[in-house]
Amino acid sequence: MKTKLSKIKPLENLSLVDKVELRLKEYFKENNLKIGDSLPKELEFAEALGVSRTVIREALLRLRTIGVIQSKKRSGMILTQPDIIQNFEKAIEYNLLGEEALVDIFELRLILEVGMADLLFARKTEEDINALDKIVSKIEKEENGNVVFSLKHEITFHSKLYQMSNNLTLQRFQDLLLPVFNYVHDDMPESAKNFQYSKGKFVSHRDLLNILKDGNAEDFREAMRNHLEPHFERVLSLIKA
Amino acid sequence: MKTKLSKIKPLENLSLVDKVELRLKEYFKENNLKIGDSLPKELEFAEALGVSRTVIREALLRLRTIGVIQSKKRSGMILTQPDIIQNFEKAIEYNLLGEEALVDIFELRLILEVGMADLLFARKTEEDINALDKIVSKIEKEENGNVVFSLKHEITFHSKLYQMSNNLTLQRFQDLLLPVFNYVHDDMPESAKNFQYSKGKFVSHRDLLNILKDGNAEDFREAMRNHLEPHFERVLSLIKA
DNA sequence: TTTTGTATTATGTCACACATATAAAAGTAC
DNA sequence: GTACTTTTATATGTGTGACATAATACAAAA
Repeated sequence: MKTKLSKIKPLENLSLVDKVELRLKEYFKENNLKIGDSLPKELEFAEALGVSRTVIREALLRLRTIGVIQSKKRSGMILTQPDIIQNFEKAIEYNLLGEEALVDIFELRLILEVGMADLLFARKTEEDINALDKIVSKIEKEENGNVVFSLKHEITFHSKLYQMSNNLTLQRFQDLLLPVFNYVHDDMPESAKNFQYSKGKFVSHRDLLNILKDGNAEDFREAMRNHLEPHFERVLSLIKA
Repeated sequence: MKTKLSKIKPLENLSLVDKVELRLKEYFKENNLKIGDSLPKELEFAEALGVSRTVIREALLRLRTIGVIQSKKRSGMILTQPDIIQNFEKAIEYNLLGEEALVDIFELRLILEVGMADLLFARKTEEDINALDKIVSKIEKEENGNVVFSLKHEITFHSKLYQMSNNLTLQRFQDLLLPVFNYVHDDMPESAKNFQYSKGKFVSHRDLLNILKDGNAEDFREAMRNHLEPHFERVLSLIKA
Protein backbone atom coordinates (compact mmCIF):
# COMPACT_ATOMS: atom_id res chain seq x y z
CA MET A 1 0.00 0.00 0.00
CA LYS A 2 1.09 3.51 -0.77
CA THR A 3 1.27 5.71 2.30
CA LYS A 4 0.19 9.30 2.04
CA LEU A 5 2.70 12.00 2.80
CA SER A 6 0.34 14.62 4.08
CA LYS A 7 1.80 15.00 7.54
CA ILE A 8 5.48 15.44 6.88
CA LYS A 9 6.44 19.07 6.71
CA PRO A 10 9.13 20.46 4.46
CA LEU A 11 12.34 21.52 6.14
CA GLU A 12 12.83 25.21 5.83
CA ASN A 13 14.50 26.28 2.69
CA LEU A 14 16.18 29.53 3.48
CA SER A 15 19.14 30.75 1.53
CA LEU A 16 22.26 31.74 3.34
CA VAL A 17 21.49 35.37 2.73
CA ASP A 18 18.01 34.90 4.19
CA LYS A 19 19.50 33.48 7.36
CA VAL A 20 22.05 36.22 7.60
CA GLU A 21 19.34 38.82 7.20
CA LEU A 22 17.38 37.31 10.07
CA ARG A 23 20.53 37.16 12.14
CA LEU A 24 21.18 40.81 11.47
CA LYS A 25 17.71 41.75 12.60
CA GLU A 26 18.29 39.83 15.82
CA TYR A 27 21.58 41.61 16.24
CA PHE A 28 19.93 44.99 15.97
CA LYS A 29 17.34 44.08 18.57
CA GLU A 30 19.77 42.44 20.97
CA ASN A 31 22.00 45.45 20.93
CA ASN A 32 19.05 47.81 20.99
CA LEU A 33 20.46 49.84 18.14
CA LYS A 34 18.83 53.15 17.34
CA ILE A 35 18.71 55.52 14.42
CA GLY A 36 22.12 57.04 13.83
CA ASP A 37 24.08 54.23 15.42
CA SER A 38 26.93 52.97 13.30
CA LEU A 39 27.45 49.36 12.36
CA PRO A 40 30.53 47.16 12.27
CA LYS A 41 32.10 46.90 8.85
CA GLU A 42 31.21 44.31 6.29
CA LEU A 43 34.32 42.23 6.85
CA GLU A 44 33.76 42.07 10.58
CA PHE A 45 30.21 40.87 10.07
CA ALA A 46 31.37 38.36 7.50
CA GLU A 47 34.00 36.98 9.81
CA ALA A 48 31.75 36.93 12.86
CA LEU A 49 29.05 35.06 10.97
CA GLY A 50 31.42 32.82 9.10
CA VAL A 51 30.19 33.77 5.66
CA SER A 52 31.76 35.43 2.69
CA ARG A 53 31.67 39.15 2.21
CA THR A 54 29.42 38.60 -0.79
CA VAL A 55 26.71 37.12 1.39
CA ILE A 56 26.84 39.69 4.13
CA ARG A 57 26.87 42.37 1.47
CA GLU A 58 23.72 41.03 -0.14
CA ALA A 59 21.97 40.92 3.21
CA LEU A 60 23.05 44.47 3.98
CA LEU A 61 22.03 45.59 0.54
CA ARG A 62 18.52 44.42 1.26
CA LEU A 63 18.46 46.61 4.31
CA ARG A 64 19.84 49.47 2.31
CA THR A 65 17.11 48.97 -0.28
CA ILE A 66 14.33 49.29 2.27
CA GLY A 67 16.10 52.25 3.82
CA VAL A 68 17.06 50.77 7.15
CA ILE A 69 20.74 51.50 6.70
CA GLN A 70 22.86 53.92 4.74
CA SER A 71 26.45 53.44 3.73
CA LYS A 72 29.23 55.74 2.70
CA LYS A 73 32.70 54.96 1.60
CA ARG A 74 35.18 54.93 4.38
CA SER A 75 32.62 56.03 7.00
CA GLY A 76 30.87 52.69 7.09
CA MET A 77 27.19 52.15 7.67
CA ILE A 78 24.66 53.72 9.98
CA LEU A 79 21.09 52.90 10.86
CA THR A 80 18.57 55.27 9.34
CA GLN A 81 14.86 55.84 9.60
CA PRO A 82 13.22 53.95 6.76
CA ASP A 83 11.00 55.96 4.49
CA ILE A 84 7.90 53.82 4.29
CA ILE A 85 6.29 55.86 1.57
CA GLN A 86 9.39 55.68 -0.57
CA ASN A 87 9.27 51.91 -0.42
CA PHE A 88 5.69 52.04 -1.48
CA GLU A 89 6.63 54.33 -4.30
CA LYS A 90 9.40 52.17 -5.62
CA ALA A 91 7.10 49.21 -5.93
CA ILE A 92 4.53 51.27 -7.79
CA GLU A 93 7.03 52.77 -10.21
CA TYR A 94 7.33 49.52 -12.07
CA ASN A 95 3.69 49.52 -13.15
CA LEU A 96 3.33 45.95 -12.14
CA LEU A 97 0.37 46.25 -9.83
CA GLY A 98 -2.60 44.14 -10.79
CA GLU A 99 -6.11 45.39 -11.32
CA GLU A 100 -7.30 44.37 -7.86
CA ALA A 101 -4.46 46.13 -6.09
CA LEU A 102 -5.12 49.30 -8.07
CA VAL A 103 -8.80 49.25 -7.19
CA ASP A 104 -7.92 48.62 -3.55
CA ILE A 105 -5.65 51.62 -3.56
CA PHE A 106 -8.22 53.76 -5.27
CA GLU A 107 -10.72 52.81 -2.59
CA LEU A 108 -8.16 53.71 0.01
CA ARG A 109 -8.00 57.19 -1.39
CA LEU A 110 -11.76 57.64 -1.18
CA ILE A 111 -11.72 56.42 2.40
CA LEU A 112 -8.98 58.84 3.32
CA GLU A 113 -10.69 61.87 1.87
CA VAL A 114 -13.92 61.19 3.69
CA GLY A 115 -12.19 60.21 6.90
CA MET A 116 -9.75 63.04 7.28
CA ALA A 117 -12.29 65.75 8.07
CA ASP A 118 -11.38 66.00 11.74
CA LEU A 119 -7.74 66.53 10.98
CA LEU A 120 -8.60 69.33 8.60
CA PHE A 121 -10.76 71.13 11.10
CA ALA A 122 -8.23 70.71 13.87
CA ARG A 123 -5.33 72.04 11.83
CA LYS A 124 -6.69 74.45 9.26
CA THR A 125 -5.25 77.93 9.31
CA GLU A 126 -6.35 81.25 7.93
CA GLU A 127 -3.75 81.00 5.18
CA ASP A 128 -4.89 77.55 4.22
CA ILE A 129 -8.43 78.76 3.72
CA ASN A 130 -7.28 81.72 1.68
CA ALA A 131 -5.08 79.58 -0.50
CA LEU A 132 -7.90 77.13 -1.03
CA ASP A 133 -10.20 80.01 -1.89
CA LYS A 134 -7.85 81.10 -4.62
CA ILE A 135 -7.70 77.59 -5.97
CA VAL A 136 -11.47 77.29 -6.07
CA SER A 137 -11.86 80.66 -7.77
CA LYS A 138 -9.39 79.66 -10.43
CA ILE A 139 -11.18 76.40 -11.01
CA GLU A 140 -14.54 78.14 -11.31
CA LYS A 141 -13.14 80.59 -13.79
CA GLU A 142 -11.73 77.84 -15.98
CA GLU A 143 -14.85 75.75 -15.73
CA ASN A 144 -16.77 78.78 -16.85
CA GLY A 145 -20.12 77.60 -15.64
CA ASN A 146 -19.80 74.05 -16.89
CA VAL A 147 -19.43 71.46 -14.21
CA VAL A 148 -17.08 69.09 -15.91
CA PHE A 149 -14.87 66.60 -14.24
CA SER A 150 -11.33 67.85 -14.64
CA LEU A 151 -8.61 65.64 -13.29
CA LYS A 152 -6.24 68.56 -13.06
CA HIS A 153 -8.64 70.57 -10.97
CA GLU A 154 -9.47 67.65 -8.77
CA ILE A 155 -5.83 67.12 -8.01
CA THR A 156 -5.08 70.75 -7.25
CA PHE A 157 -7.96 71.06 -4.86
CA HIS A 158 -7.59 67.78 -3.08
CA SER A 159 -3.82 68.00 -2.82
CA LYS A 160 -4.27 71.20 -0.89
CA LEU A 161 -6.56 69.40 1.51
CA TYR A 162 -4.01 66.69 2.15
CA GLN A 163 -1.43 69.36 2.75
CA MET A 164 -3.69 70.98 5.30
CA SER A 165 -3.91 67.74 7.23
CA ASN A 166 -0.39 68.42 8.43
CA ASN A 167 0.27 64.71 8.31
CA LEU A 168 3.35 64.23 6.19
CA THR A 169 2.84 60.54 5.72
CA LEU A 170 -0.69 61.08 4.53
CA GLN A 171 0.45 63.83 2.22
CA ARG A 172 3.17 61.79 0.61
CA PHE A 173 0.82 58.89 0.38
CA GLN A 174 -1.49 60.99 -1.71
CA ASP A 175 1.33 62.17 -3.96
CA LEU A 176 2.06 58.63 -4.76
CA LEU A 177 -1.57 57.77 -5.25
CA LEU A 178 -1.88 60.23 -8.09
CA PRO A 179 -0.55 57.91 -10.78
CA VAL A 180 -3.00 55.30 -9.66
CA PHE A 181 -5.74 57.86 -9.69
CA ASN A 182 -4.71 58.80 -13.17
CA TYR A 183 -4.82 55.22 -14.28
CA VAL A 184 -8.25 54.60 -12.88
CA HIS A 185 -9.50 57.83 -14.37
CA ASP A 186 -8.18 57.10 -17.84
CA ASP A 187 -9.86 53.78 -17.61
CA MET A 188 -13.14 55.43 -16.73
CA PRO A 189 -16.07 54.97 -19.10
CA GLU A 190 -17.59 58.10 -20.59
CA SER A 191 -20.74 57.48 -18.63
CA ALA A 192 -18.89 58.02 -15.38
CA LYS A 193 -17.29 61.21 -16.60
CA ASN A 194 -20.70 62.66 -17.25
CA PHE A 195 -22.06 61.32 -14.05
CA GLN A 196 -25.45 62.64 -13.02
CA TYR A 197 -25.60 63.36 -9.33
CA SER A 198 -28.71 62.41 -7.45
CA LYS A 199 -31.00 65.39 -7.22
CA GLY A 200 -29.70 67.94 -4.77
CA LYS A 201 -26.65 65.90 -3.97
CA PHE A 202 -24.05 67.65 -6.03
CA VAL A 203 -21.36 69.22 -3.90
CA SER A 204 -18.92 71.57 -5.56
CA HIS A 205 -15.45 72.53 -4.48
CA ARG A 206 -16.90 75.85 -3.41
CA ASP A 207 -19.39 74.07 -1.18
CA LEU A 208 -16.62 72.11 0.45
CA LEU A 209 -14.61 75.24 1.01
CA ASN A 210 -17.54 77.00 2.64
CA ILE A 211 -18.08 74.14 5.04
CA LEU A 212 -14.41 74.16 5.84
CA LYS A 213 -14.73 77.85 6.63
CA ASP A 214 -17.79 77.87 8.80
CA GLY A 215 -19.04 74.33 9.21
CA ASN A 216 -17.95 71.33 11.18
CA ALA A 217 -16.20 68.03 10.56
CA GLU A 218 -19.39 66.02 10.40
CA ASP A 219 -20.91 68.15 7.67
CA PHE A 220 -17.67 68.13 5.80
CA ARG A 221 -17.53 64.34 5.81
CA GLU A 222 -20.97 64.04 4.31
CA ALA A 223 -20.30 66.75 1.78
CA MET A 224 -17.09 65.10 0.71
CA ARG A 225 -18.88 61.79 0.46
CA ASN A 226 -21.35 63.34 -1.96
CA HIS A 227 -18.65 65.18 -3.81
CA LEU A 228 -16.99 61.85 -4.49
CA GLU A 229 -20.27 60.18 -5.38
CA PRO A 230 -19.31 59.14 -8.93
CA HIS A 231 -16.18 57.43 -7.70
CA PHE A 232 -17.95 55.67 -4.87
CA GLU A 233 -20.65 54.61 -7.27
CA ARG A 234 -18.03 53.12 -9.48
CA VAL A 235 -16.02 51.12 -6.99
CA LEU A 236 -18.96 50.03 -4.89
CA SER A 237 -20.67 48.56 -7.90
CA LEU A 238 -17.73 46.29 -8.61
CA ILE A 239 -18.09 42.69 -7.62
CA LYS A 240 -14.98 41.70 -5.77
CA ALA A 241 -13.71 38.18 -5.76
CA MET B 1 34.93 87.87 -2.93
CA LYS B 2 33.72 84.39 -2.56
CA THR B 3 30.90 83.68 -4.98
CA LYS B 4 27.94 81.74 -3.80
CA LEU B 5 27.45 78.37 -5.33
CA SER B 6 23.80 77.99 -4.60
CA LYS B 7 22.61 77.73 -8.16
CA ILE B 8 25.06 75.28 -9.57
CA LYS B 9 23.69 71.82 -9.43
CA PRO B 10 25.80 68.86 -8.43
CA LEU B 11 26.74 66.57 -11.25
CA GLU B 12 24.87 63.39 -10.84
CA ASN B 13 26.48 61.37 -8.21
CA LEU B 14 24.99 58.03 -9.00
CA SER B 15 26.81 54.83 -8.35
CA LEU B 16 27.16 52.35 -11.14
CA VAL B 17 24.52 50.19 -9.55
CA ASP B 18 22.16 53.17 -9.43
CA LYS B 19 22.60 53.75 -13.13
CA VAL B 20 22.12 50.11 -13.93
CA GLU B 21 18.94 50.04 -11.89
CA LEU B 22 17.56 52.99 -13.83
CA ARG B 23 18.58 51.33 -17.05
CA LEU B 24 16.75 48.18 -16.04
CA LYS B 25 13.60 50.12 -15.34
CA GLU B 26 13.83 51.67 -18.78
CA TYR B 27 14.34 48.25 -20.24
CA PHE B 28 11.18 46.96 -18.62
CA LYS B 29 9.16 49.87 -19.93
CA GLU B 30 10.62 49.80 -23.43
CA ASN B 31 9.87 46.13 -23.78
CA ASN B 32 6.53 46.53 -22.07
CA LEU B 33 7.23 43.60 -19.81
CA LYS B 34 4.38 42.23 -17.74
CA ILE B 35 3.99 40.11 -14.66
CA GLY B 36 5.16 36.60 -15.32
CA ASP B 37 7.55 37.50 -18.13
CA SER B 38 10.98 36.02 -17.76
CA LEU B 39 14.17 38.03 -17.90
CA PRO B 40 17.50 37.45 -19.59
CA LYS B 41 20.11 35.93 -17.35
CA GLU B 42 22.51 37.88 -15.23
CA LEU B 43 25.47 37.31 -17.49
CA GLU B 44 23.59 38.50 -20.54
CA PHE B 45 22.57 41.68 -18.77
CA ALA B 46 26.11 42.19 -17.53
CA GLU B 47 27.53 41.76 -20.98
CA ALA B 48 24.91 43.91 -22.67
CA LEU B 49 25.43 46.74 -20.21
CA GLY B 50 29.18 46.38 -20.06
CA VAL B 51 29.35 45.90 -16.33
CA SER B 52 30.46 43.12 -14.08
CA ARG B 53 28.12 40.47 -12.85
CA THR B 54 28.59 41.89 -9.37
CA VAL B 55 26.98 45.15 -10.35
CA ILE B 56 24.09 43.75 -12.31
CA ARG B 57 23.47 41.36 -9.47
CA GLU B 58 23.24 44.15 -6.94
CA ALA B 59 20.82 46.04 -9.12
CA LEU B 60 18.69 42.95 -9.58
CA LEU B 61 18.85 42.22 -5.90
CA ARG B 62 17.29 45.58 -5.22
CA LEU B 63 14.41 44.67 -7.45
CA ARG B 64 14.14 41.34 -5.74
CA THR B 65 14.04 43.09 -2.38
CA ILE B 66 11.09 45.25 -3.34
CA GLY B 67 9.39 42.25 -4.88
CA VAL B 68 9.50 43.24 -8.52
CA ILE B 69 11.35 40.12 -9.60
CA GLN B 70 11.78 36.62 -8.31
CA SER B 71 14.66 34.31 -9.08
CA LYS B 72 15.14 30.59 -8.91
CA LYS B 73 18.18 28.54 -9.58
CA ARG B 74 18.40 27.33 -13.09
CA SER B 75 15.02 28.80 -14.09
CA GLY B 76 16.23 32.36 -14.09
CA MET B 77 14.21 35.41 -13.12
CA ILE B 78 10.63 36.46 -13.71
CA LEU B 79 8.73 39.65 -13.11
CA THR B 80 6.31 39.46 -10.20
CA GLN B 81 3.66 41.68 -8.71
CA PRO B 82 5.26 43.62 -5.88
CA ASP B 83 3.59 43.34 -2.52
CA ILE B 84 3.37 46.94 -1.40
CA ILE B 85 2.22 46.10 2.09
CA GLN B 86 5.05 43.68 2.57
CA ASN B 87 7.54 46.42 1.77
CA PHE B 88 5.85 48.59 4.30
CA GLU B 89 6.00 45.78 6.81
CA LYS B 90 9.67 45.10 6.37
CA ALA B 91 10.53 48.70 7.07
CA ILE B 92 8.42 48.70 10.22
CA GLU B 93 9.87 45.45 11.55
CA TYR B 94 13.09 47.16 12.44
CA ASN B 95 11.46 49.47 14.98
CA LEU B 96 13.26 52.43 13.55
CA LEU B 97 10.33 54.71 12.89
CA GLY B 98 10.50 58.05 14.63
CA GLU B 99 7.83 59.50 16.87
CA GLU B 100 6.33 61.70 14.14
CA ALA B 101 6.00 58.87 11.69
CA LEU B 102 4.30 56.73 14.31
CA VAL B 103 1.83 59.45 15.12
CA ASP B 104 1.17 59.99 11.43
CA ILE B 105 0.44 56.34 11.00
CA PHE B 106 -1.78 56.27 14.03
CA GLU B 107 -3.75 59.15 12.61
CA LEU B 108 -4.02 57.27 9.36
CA ARG B 109 -5.70 54.46 11.18
CA LEU B 110 -8.29 56.77 12.71
CA ILE B 111 -9.00 58.27 9.33
CA LEU B 112 -9.46 54.87 7.76
CA GLU B 113 -11.90 53.64 10.36
CA VAL B 114 -14.11 56.68 10.06
CA GLY B 115 -13.84 56.79 6.29
CA MET B 116 -14.54 53.20 5.44
CA ALA B 117 -18.21 53.19 6.36
CA ASP B 118 -19.47 53.10 2.78
CA LEU B 119 -17.37 50.08 1.96
CA LEU B 120 -18.75 48.26 4.95
CA PHE B 121 -22.36 48.95 4.04
CA ALA B 122 -21.82 48.03 0.43
CA ARG B 123 -20.14 44.73 1.21
CA LYS B 124 -21.45 43.48 4.52
CA THR B 125 -23.02 40.06 4.50
CA GLU B 126 -25.36 38.21 6.80
CA GLU B 127 -22.46 36.07 8.04
CA ASP B 128 -20.33 39.11 8.73
CA ILE B 129 -23.01 40.60 10.94
CA ASN B 130 -23.49 37.35 12.80
CA ALA B 131 -19.77 36.93 13.34
CA LEU B 132 -19.52 40.47 14.58
CA ASP B 133 -22.45 39.88 16.88
CA LYS B 134 -20.64 36.96 18.48
CA ILE B 135 -17.54 39.07 18.94
CA VAL B 136 -19.49 41.86 20.62
CA SER B 137 -21.29 39.44 22.91
CA LYS B 138 -18.01 37.93 23.97
CA ILE B 139 -16.55 41.35 24.66
CA GLU B 140 -19.56 42.37 26.72
CA LYS B 141 -19.34 39.22 28.75
CA GLU B 142 -15.69 39.77 29.53
CA GLU B 143 -16.18 43.42 30.27
CA ASN B 144 -18.91 42.40 32.67
CA GLY B 145 -20.55 45.76 32.84
CA ASN B 146 -17.39 47.80 33.14
CA VAL B 147 -16.55 49.87 30.15
CA VAL B 148 -12.82 49.57 30.15
CA PHE B 149 -10.55 50.15 27.25
CA SER B 150 -9.16 46.77 26.29
CA LEU B 151 -6.66 46.70 23.49
CA LYS B 152 -7.39 43.06 22.80
CA HIS B 153 -11.09 43.70 22.40
CA GLU B 154 -10.51 46.73 20.27
CA ILE B 155 -8.36 44.76 17.92
CA THR B 156 -10.74 41.83 17.61
CA PHE B 157 -13.68 44.04 16.83
CA HIS B 158 -11.98 46.43 14.47
CA SER B 159 -10.07 43.73 12.65
CA LYS B 160 -13.38 42.16 11.75
CA LEU B 161 -14.52 45.47 10.30
CA TYR B 162 -11.45 45.72 8.13
CA GLN B 163 -12.05 42.20 6.98
CA MET B 164 -15.61 43.09 6.02
CA SER B 165 -14.35 45.89 3.81
CA ASN B 166 -13.29 43.23 1.35
CA ASN B 167 -10.32 45.35 0.48
CA LEU B 168 -7.28 43.16 0.91
CA THR B 169 -4.81 46.02 0.83
CA LEU B 170 -6.72 47.83 3.52
CA GLN B 171 -6.94 44.67 5.58
CA ARG B 172 -3.26 43.93 5.42
CA PHE B 173 -2.51 47.53 6.10
CA GLN B 174 -4.39 47.23 9.35
CA ASP B 175 -2.58 44.04 10.30
CA LEU B 176 0.63 45.87 10.02
CA LEU B 177 -0.66 48.87 11.89
CA LEU B 178 -1.28 46.81 14.98
CA PRO B 179 2.26 47.03 16.32
CA VAL B 180 2.12 50.77 15.90
CA PHE B 181 -1.22 50.83 17.62
CA ASN B 182 0.28 48.81 20.41
CA TYR B 183 3.14 51.20 20.76
CA VAL B 184 0.95 54.25 20.91
CA HIS B 185 -1.34 52.54 23.37
CA ASP B 186 1.45 51.50 25.71
CA ASP B 187 2.62 55.03 25.62
CA MET B 188 -0.81 56.30 26.58
CA PRO B 189 -1.16 58.15 29.87
CA GLU B 190 -3.55 56.71 32.41
CA SER B 191 -5.80 59.70 31.98
CA ALA B 192 -6.52 58.67 28.41
CA LYS B 193 -7.25 55.10 29.36
CA ASN B 194 -9.93 56.30 31.71
CA PHE B 195 -11.21 58.79 29.24
CA GLN B 196 -14.53 60.41 30.07
CA TYR B 197 -16.70 60.71 27.02
CA SER B 198 -18.68 63.86 26.56
CA LYS B 199 -22.17 63.37 27.91
CA GLY B 200 -24.23 61.19 25.65
CA LYS B 201 -21.40 60.69 23.24
CA PHE B 202 -20.20 57.28 24.25
CA VAL B 203 -20.63 54.73 21.50
CA SER B 204 -20.11 51.08 22.34
CA HIS B 205 -19.22 48.24 20.06
CA ARG B 206 -22.81 47.10 20.37
CA ASP B 207 -24.00 50.49 19.17
CA LEU B 208 -21.75 50.26 16.15
CA LEU B 209 -23.01 46.80 15.38
CA ASN B 210 -26.61 47.90 15.56
CA ILE B 211 -26.02 50.72 13.14
CA LEU B 212 -24.25 48.34 10.83
CA LYS B 213 -27.31 46.12 10.97
CA ASP B 214 -30.06 48.62 10.41
CA GLY B 215 -28.55 52.03 9.92
CA ASN B 216 -26.68 53.77 7.14
CA ALA B 217 -23.14 54.77 6.30
CA GLU B 218 -23.55 58.33 7.45
CA ASP B 219 -24.70 57.36 10.92
CA PHE B 220 -21.98 54.80 11.16
CA ARG B 221 -19.29 57.35 10.36
CA GLU B 222 -20.43 59.65 13.12
CA ALA B 223 -20.81 56.81 15.57
CA MET B 224 -17.33 55.55 14.81
CA ARG B 225 -15.99 59.05 15.18
CA ASN B 226 -17.42 59.21 18.67
CA HIS B 227 -16.33 55.71 19.48
CA LEU B 228 -12.78 56.77 18.71
CA GLU B 229 -13.13 60.03 20.60
CA PRO B 230 -10.31 59.41 23.13
CA HIS B 231 -7.85 58.70 20.35
CA PHE B 232 -8.90 61.67 18.30
CA GLU B 233 -8.70 63.83 21.38
CA ARG B 234 -5.19 62.65 21.92
CA VAL B 235 -3.74 63.16 18.46
CA LEU B 236 -5.61 66.34 17.70
CA SER B 237 -4.28 67.97 20.82
CA LEU B 238 -0.70 67.42 19.70
CA ILE B 239 1.11 70.39 18.31
CA LYS B 240 2.80 69.31 15.15
CA ALA B 241 5.94 70.92 13.88
C1' DT C 1 3.61 4.79 -18.93
C1' DT C 2 5.74 5.88 -14.87
C1' DT C 3 9.70 6.20 -12.20
C1' DT C 4 14.53 7.03 -11.53
C1' DG C 5 18.91 8.51 -12.66
C1' DT C 6 21.91 11.98 -15.13
C1' DA C 7 23.45 16.12 -17.49
C1' DT C 8 22.77 20.83 -17.98
C1' DT C 9 22.35 25.45 -16.58
C1' DA C 10 21.31 29.90 -14.10
C1' DT C 11 21.56 31.52 -9.73
C1' DG C 12 23.99 31.29 -5.15
C1' DT C 13 28.30 31.52 -2.67
C1' DC C 14 33.18 32.14 -2.34
C1' DA C 15 37.98 34.31 -2.43
C1' DC C 16 40.86 37.87 -3.81
C1' DA C 17 42.20 42.17 -6.04
C1' DC C 18 41.78 46.83 -7.00
C1' DA C 19 39.19 51.55 -7.40
C1' DT C 20 37.25 55.34 -5.12
C1' DA C 21 35.65 58.45 -1.88
C1' DT C 22 36.44 60.54 2.43
C1' DA C 23 37.36 61.01 7.49
C1' DA C 24 41.06 61.79 10.09
C1' DA C 25 45.76 62.90 10.67
C1' DA C 26 49.68 65.52 9.41
C1' DG C 27 51.59 69.36 7.58
C1' DT C 28 51.74 74.41 6.29
C1' DA C 29 51.08 79.32 6.49
C1' DC C 30 49.47 83.21 9.06
C1' DG D 1 46.84 78.86 18.39
C1' DT D 2 43.97 79.09 14.10
C1' DA D 3 42.70 78.34 9.39
C1' DC D 4 43.75 76.10 5.53
C1' DT D 5 45.87 72.44 2.51
C1' DT D 6 47.91 67.96 1.75
C1' DT D 7 48.53 63.35 2.79
C1' DT D 8 47.22 58.87 4.42
C1' DA D 9 44.43 55.21 5.96
C1' DT D 10 40.30 52.74 5.36
C1' DA D 11 35.48 50.99 4.39
C1' DT D 12 32.63 50.57 0.75
C1' DG D 13 32.22 49.99 -4.40
C1' DT D 14 33.48 47.29 -8.48
C1' DG D 15 35.72 43.57 -11.14
C1' DT D 16 37.13 38.72 -12.11
C1' DG D 17 37.04 33.92 -12.00
C1' DA D 18 35.78 29.82 -9.78
C1' DC D 19 32.86 26.36 -7.75
C1' DA D 20 28.31 24.90 -5.25
C1' DT D 21 23.59 24.09 -5.58
C1' DA D 22 19.02 23.40 -7.06
C1' DA D 23 15.71 23.04 -10.78
C1' DT D 24 14.87 21.52 -15.25
C1' DA D 25 14.96 18.55 -19.31
C1' DC D 26 15.89 14.37 -20.99
C1' DA D 27 17.43 9.69 -21.18
C1' DA D 28 17.31 5.17 -19.16
C1' DA D 29 15.09 1.65 -16.68
C1' DA D 30 11.08 -0.61 -14.68
